[in-house]
Amino acid sequence: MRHSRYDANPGCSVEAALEVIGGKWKGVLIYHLLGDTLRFGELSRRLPGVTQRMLTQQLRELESDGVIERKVYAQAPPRVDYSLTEFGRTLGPLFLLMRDWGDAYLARRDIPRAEDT
Amino acid sequence: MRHSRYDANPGCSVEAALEVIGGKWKGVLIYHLLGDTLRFGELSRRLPGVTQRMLTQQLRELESDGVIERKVYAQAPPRVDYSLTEFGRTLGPLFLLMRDWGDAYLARRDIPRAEDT
DNA sequence: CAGCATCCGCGGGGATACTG
DNA sequence: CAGTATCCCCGCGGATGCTG
Repeated sequence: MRHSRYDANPGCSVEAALEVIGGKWKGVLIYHLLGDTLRFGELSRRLPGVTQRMLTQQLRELESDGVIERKVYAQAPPRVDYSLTEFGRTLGPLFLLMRDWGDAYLARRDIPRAEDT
Repeated sequence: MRHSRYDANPGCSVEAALEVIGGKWKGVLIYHLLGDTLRFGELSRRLPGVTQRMLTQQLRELESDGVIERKVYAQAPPRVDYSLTEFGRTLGPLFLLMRDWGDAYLARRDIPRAEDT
């Protein structure tokens, strides 16, 4: 038997999930990796504003959480590919919901609706 | 036309969502309010470790984001009820997924599986 | 290219005390 | 009870410089 509703112990699982995906850049990072395997440089280009330091750190944390995979190619010009693990891909549905909800949220903000309080 | 997959602009919506629910105590807070309308005191009792300062702050932010509602009763012993707004309730499905994923994540951690890398 | 090391500022957030 | 106000610490994270 699992839990049927919003019962049981607080939101421990929820906290755990947020701890994994709630990092400063992790959301966007995972979101991008849901679409593609990407190199370090490509990621930093897609996240204008993130410093290398932060990017590395967040990637490492996601890696140790089993969400992403780090593949290093022993080449002259170094190359590192980042991709989601099988487990990481299970975040897909969650992120689709998050995106949709975020959309709705942003829409609400932009149209402050004068009618309802 | 909306977006069909993980295309379009980064994860702007995802970021927006995480900004709303990603606060230090917001996840648990919302999770608890999904089940019940709760008073300030009850919330602080359910979140051992949170300070009044933080609790108030997080609640206020969620309120201004339109996620929760704050109802003040003009009574001798002050009483304030917190509940999710209609919009806040749309977070329900998202949180169920988060809880399930968090569960899976925690299970993975506890059973480090020696077989796969 | 893909990092790691170091330095450092600032603000998130804890502890405590006070109030309507 | 449900907060606000104040003080203060520490660690997140930016900036910069160096390396395999």
